Amino acid sequence: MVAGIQERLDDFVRRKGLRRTQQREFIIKSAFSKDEHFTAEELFDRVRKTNAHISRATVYRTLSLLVEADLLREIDLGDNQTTYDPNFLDKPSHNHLVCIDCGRVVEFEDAHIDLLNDCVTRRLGFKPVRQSLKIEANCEQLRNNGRCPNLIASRLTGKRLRKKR
Amino acid sequence: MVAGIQERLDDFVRRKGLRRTQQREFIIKSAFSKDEHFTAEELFDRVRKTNAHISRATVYRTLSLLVEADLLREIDLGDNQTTYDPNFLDKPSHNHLVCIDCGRVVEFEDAHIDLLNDCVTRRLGFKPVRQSLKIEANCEQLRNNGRCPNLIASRLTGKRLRKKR
DNA sequence: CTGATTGCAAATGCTTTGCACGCCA
DNA sequence: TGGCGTGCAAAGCATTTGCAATCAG
Repeated sequence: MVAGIQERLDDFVRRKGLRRTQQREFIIKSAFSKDEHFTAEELFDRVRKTNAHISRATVYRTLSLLVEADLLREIDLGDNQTTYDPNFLDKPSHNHLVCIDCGRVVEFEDAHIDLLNDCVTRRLGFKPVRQSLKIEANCEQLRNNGRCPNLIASRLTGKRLRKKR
Repeated sequence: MVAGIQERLDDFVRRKGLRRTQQREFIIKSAFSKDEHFTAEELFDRVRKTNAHISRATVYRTLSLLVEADLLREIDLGDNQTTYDPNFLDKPSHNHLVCIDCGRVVEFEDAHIDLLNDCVTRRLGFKPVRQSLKIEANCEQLRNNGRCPNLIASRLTGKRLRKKR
């Protein structure tokens, strides 16, 4: 679990007059136990595997809280459900590339992109708050070799392939 | 209506072995009658106002078709429903800025952004296909003057303010 | 104590689908 | 005529909500 989460959350909870509950603690631990993106349902499953007594509604409610506290970020991967990204604490301004061939999501940072977007935003008369860049792309290797290493990798790891419904 | 749509659509329809129907013609005319973004429900309403005999299902199905034909693009404005953008024919690679204060959506183009994203994508070993940048920002004028011209404008025009649900 | 939190099930809202009928090519 | 397209209502899915019971501070 990334250092500082508990503190930041306690802070948020105190400021908002909220309460520490076992359910919240547990859900938060699960959410930040890996650096993988997840949906509400996926987190619910993950939670259920080790703690059978947390309801789906509480998972949803806690996720909203974490987003509000800016510990978690909602991202849109184009599959008609909200995906949560726990990596913005480590990499505050990364972006996402989605491989059209296999659905694999690649995170990347680029200071130039940030800077440029910032300039464009100000030129338009706005103060930038948040930006999300999603790049959809084909894997070059699949194109050249007829095989997509990501696709193979995702088969091996059994990672869920994102798809439009 | 943007020139070339009918031709491109006819082409698509022919290639796919589909049919020209009154419903499709009508929905397409409605979709491209303004340069405003719209949701499926909004288009349905728009269509219903002038033609009472087109069903919601047909609107949804036709929208999918138009997206597949690359005449319409789906964009995510963060309000948990698909928004359709009819302006990609005119401006093939524009992006969106969403004003946090009033929900107003501003379209903008910037060749530098395109180029940079292209480079980044290739460096990662991918061939870029499509990119969507969404910038969320505050209106500087609201901050400085306590009044947001966009907010006022949107009140005047009665434009729907986008909001999280 | 007392209001925040939870669990459950029902409700919501957008979108898709099954099926019988109708219409384009 | 063959099947693609349509309309309708029902189904699906992710997500939210009302409410009574429970728990944290």
